[in-house]
Amino acid sequence: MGINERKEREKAELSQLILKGAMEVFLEVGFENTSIRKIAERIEYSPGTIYVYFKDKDEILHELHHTAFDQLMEVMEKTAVHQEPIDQVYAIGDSYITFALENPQLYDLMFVLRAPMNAINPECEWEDGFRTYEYFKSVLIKAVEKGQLKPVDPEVLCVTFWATVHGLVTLYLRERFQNLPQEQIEPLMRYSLREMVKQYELVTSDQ
Amino acid sequence: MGINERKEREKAELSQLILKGAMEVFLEVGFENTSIRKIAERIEYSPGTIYVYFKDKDEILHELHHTAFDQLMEVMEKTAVHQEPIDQVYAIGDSYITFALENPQLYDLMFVLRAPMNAINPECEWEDGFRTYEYFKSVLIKAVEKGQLKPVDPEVLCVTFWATVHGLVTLYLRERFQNLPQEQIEPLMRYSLREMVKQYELVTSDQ
DNA sequence: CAAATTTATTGAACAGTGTTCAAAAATGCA
DNA sequence: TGCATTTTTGAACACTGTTCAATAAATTTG
Repeated sequence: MGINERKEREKAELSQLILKGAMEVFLEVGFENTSIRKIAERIEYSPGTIYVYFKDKDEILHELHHTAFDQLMEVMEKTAVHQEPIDQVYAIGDSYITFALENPQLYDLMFVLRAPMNAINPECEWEDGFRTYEYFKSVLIKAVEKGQLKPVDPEVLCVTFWATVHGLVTLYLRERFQNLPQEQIEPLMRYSLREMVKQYELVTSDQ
Repeated sequence: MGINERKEREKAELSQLILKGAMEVFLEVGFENTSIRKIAERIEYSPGTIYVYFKDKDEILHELHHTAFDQLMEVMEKTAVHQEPIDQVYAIGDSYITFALENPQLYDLMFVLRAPMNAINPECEWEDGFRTYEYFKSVLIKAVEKGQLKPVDPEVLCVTFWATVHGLVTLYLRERFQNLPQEQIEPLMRYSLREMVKQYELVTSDQ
């Protein structure tokens, strides 16, 4: 049944084409201006076709949110070049800020917008977020075990660090740092995060 | 010219009526489902009338965002009952979380949504945010002066604390804490924040 | 008081949105 | 080729923010 296989392949290809077009439109015009009709026009199909391959707009956004997590995960895993867990903690923080500032739309999709979360079954697993969260936590656990961070519950450490960096970048991306001089914001964010992590270090060898 | 005065009064009254209706609709159905037509229907006027009193939807949302800040400011100022600045710091953090959890829509309007910020002149003063920020900073300065917090730049302290609490509540409100057991999230947020502030205390007299 | 003028309100219209679904086109099989 | 199945279409529905000529109301003038 080679034909059925080809058909399945074609279905998958059109699925991917839709997502590719959706990502292009999304990155170009942002969440608020991304419409099904624009995506359809981009890939030269009718709006109706999209609904054969995806249940609704939220499902498409969820797929984009998924590939965004792949990108963030890749960036985070590159910090494994650092031998010491504590160094990796700082590197992850810095990479996270860089990723958010370089991919503001993707960041929104991953951590701010409600839409992509609507495509997740009721009360259940947010696998993409879980993956990155657990990776970061594993690094924190190693840092605690090595005596580089105070013996605080890793869950608490993880939530606290994540919340801080998330708070920093979202306040910035949503223009809530208007009281600060524009050019000072990014350095301040990075400094603020570093200093905060530093408070949790066990042996502080401040220069 | 009593008539002109009465007319101005009536204009102001209808302005307020629109905002009252807008706030009701907004709190009932949320940002995504608040439409000009629904607001008009609520106050029994035509959609067109609203545009005589407000430039666009963003301007209305900006007004709501303004009254939301009044509410938050009131809550924050109540923490002044604490004699010691450091106690007030903890109290403000706790009140902030409570306010966000009790008024998720208002919190969105103040710190997450782009819409209300669009009604602010280009690159200029976000007075509402500034007011609360400066108030919090003044408390932090006092705490530093009294030797209750480490001598860190108050601007850095302020941004860090604010980002952490903002990060905690937004991750929660946007359902990004799905990996944690629902009933543990709120206590964990409060604990996480307290522990974080504690790291910045000069004299730690743990439990 | 009546007419003219100014002010306030209306609601249809425009261009857009997500989504559905009967009809049309394309494809596969005999 | 003819028939059956699958795929694609695009008009239609009920919305959205916003505009603006037309209507209604209020005020001023004669």
